[in-house]
Amino acid sequence: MEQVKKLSSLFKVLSEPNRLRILTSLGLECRPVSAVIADTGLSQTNVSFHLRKLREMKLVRGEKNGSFVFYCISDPELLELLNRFREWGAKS
Amino acid sequence: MEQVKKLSSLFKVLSEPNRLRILTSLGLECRPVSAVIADTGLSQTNVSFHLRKLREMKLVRGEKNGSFVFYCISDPELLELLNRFREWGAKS
DNA sequence: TCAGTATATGCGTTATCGCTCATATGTGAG
DNA sequence: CTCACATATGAGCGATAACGCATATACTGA
Repeated sequence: MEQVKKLSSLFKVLSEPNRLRILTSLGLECRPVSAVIADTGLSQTNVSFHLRKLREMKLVRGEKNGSFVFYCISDPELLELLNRFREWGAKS
Repeated sequence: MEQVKKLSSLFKVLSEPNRLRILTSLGLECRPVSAVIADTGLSQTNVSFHLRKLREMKLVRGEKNGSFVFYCISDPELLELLNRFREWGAKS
């Protein structure tokens, strides 16, 4: 029961196109918010909004560096799982 | 771009707790809607509603047998992917 | 044909979500 | 301290999603 809820909220966070773009924009590196904004073309407010969701679900973490905040994907295995799903969705 | 949209809508369908319950209720077998209703405790209307979403995303398929409709998960690999995610979400 | 069972669908309501606007907080430069 | 830049947050709006209710369709058996 509680497993289901956790899994569903994980999928919910991943179900947003812009959040997926943000995740792939980060990739394996740690990048400042401004880089993600430039990459995705989304508004600053919007990127910040989505990064919060990703942070709350612990999919990314933010590290302060001067006036910048560098965000990175918490666990690289997430990218692998995303690829698995992408490949699976592509077939048929 | 289009990849992202497809992936996100796949996750969107999976982001509903009741739909996850329905999927795990089906498992590897083909079961009539009434069995899923009994299993999940959801209303008939609600189960039908969710099964439609799963059908539209081609995650399940329904086969008529008399006055029953047996639903099955289209590709067993989906269950495997779900387990991968569940295990991944459990750690940490 | 009629009654009963199994499933699907349209409508209306409520809740949730993504987004933006305005504003706040924090940091480095001068 | 003040200004500019980088990021975060709260309020409000419009779109979308889930759910229940009522009803429709489809099949079965008497």
